[in-house]
Amino acid sequence: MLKITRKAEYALIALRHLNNIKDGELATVKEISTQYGIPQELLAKALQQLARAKLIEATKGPYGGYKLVTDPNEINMTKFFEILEGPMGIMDCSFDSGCNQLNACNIRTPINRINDSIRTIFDKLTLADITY
Amino acid sequence: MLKITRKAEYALIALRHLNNIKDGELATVKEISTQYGIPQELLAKALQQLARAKLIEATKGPYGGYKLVTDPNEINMTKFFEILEGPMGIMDCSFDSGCNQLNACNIRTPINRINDSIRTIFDKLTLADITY
DNA sequence: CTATTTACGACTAAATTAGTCGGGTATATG
DNA sequence: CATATACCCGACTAATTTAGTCGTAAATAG
Ligand code: SF4
Ligand code: SF4
Repeated sequence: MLKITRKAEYALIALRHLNNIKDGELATVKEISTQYGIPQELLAKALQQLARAKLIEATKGPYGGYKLVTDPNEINMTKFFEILEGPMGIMDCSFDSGCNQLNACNIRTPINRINDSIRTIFDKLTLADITY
Repeated sequence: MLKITRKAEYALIALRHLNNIKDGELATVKEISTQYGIPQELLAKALQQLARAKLIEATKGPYGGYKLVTDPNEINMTKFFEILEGPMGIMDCSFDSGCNQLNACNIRTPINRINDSIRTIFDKLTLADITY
């Protein structure tokens, strides 16, 4: 309950790694996955999503790899998580209208407030905060 | 991702309901489940957990049911969720030491900070805030 | 040409959550 | 006492989500 996914954690680890390597250097999925003990294919998929979203940039072929191409201060965690996992919310009705309880629900408003405070935390948090 | 469980939501709905009924009155699982469209057996289990934890009190037999026996200001959400779902944390290493990445992990400290801020939100939130 | 590395979708496996069932205990009422 | 009502509780199944794997393709350095 209230967990972030493994995939997201792996991606964060990789992003922090990418942020720490020398300017102009690249890191491969293989390097990262062995260094941190992360299943390679899974990390690969996560990084592909981040590349599609232009947070990182890929170079194919030998001596290829990934590098960070966005200012860590510009990537907030809400955006980051939503790239990887889609809409984020502690309850369904925050992004989906198919809840059976919707019409009779007596807690929607307060739950929404909680959701907003959590969202605010992630909105304010940037990759730089994870990396500092 | 980052979702609270249905069971927890159902329990909150029920608690708010219990908080709003007249002093001395009881509400049965059946009443609550039909009023809000909640699967009866599932709600029953949740309320049994809350009863075991002494947040609410059960009366058996005809005219029986549940009533709230704790000051809503005294029940914080962390406690509430942990009664229903066990230890709460956005990542495993906050309560379990079996993470493969643990030794090499480069994000544990910052993730922990995030976890703490979320926990703080729930620590400060009481049932009264859900009920107001 | 070959080895390396990303891209991508389909697939399987594992874990968690949601919901059901069956048999029990307590109790108000007649 | 018999009965109906309501909580108690654990074991079970089903559904959904998350985790991880696999096969194939495309780009590129040497
Ligand atoms: S808050 Fe109420 S309406 Fe929203 S998902 Fe939860 S139960 Fe459904
Ligand atoms: S923060 Fe690091 S050590 Fe903790 S659970 Fe996530 S990967 Fe494992």
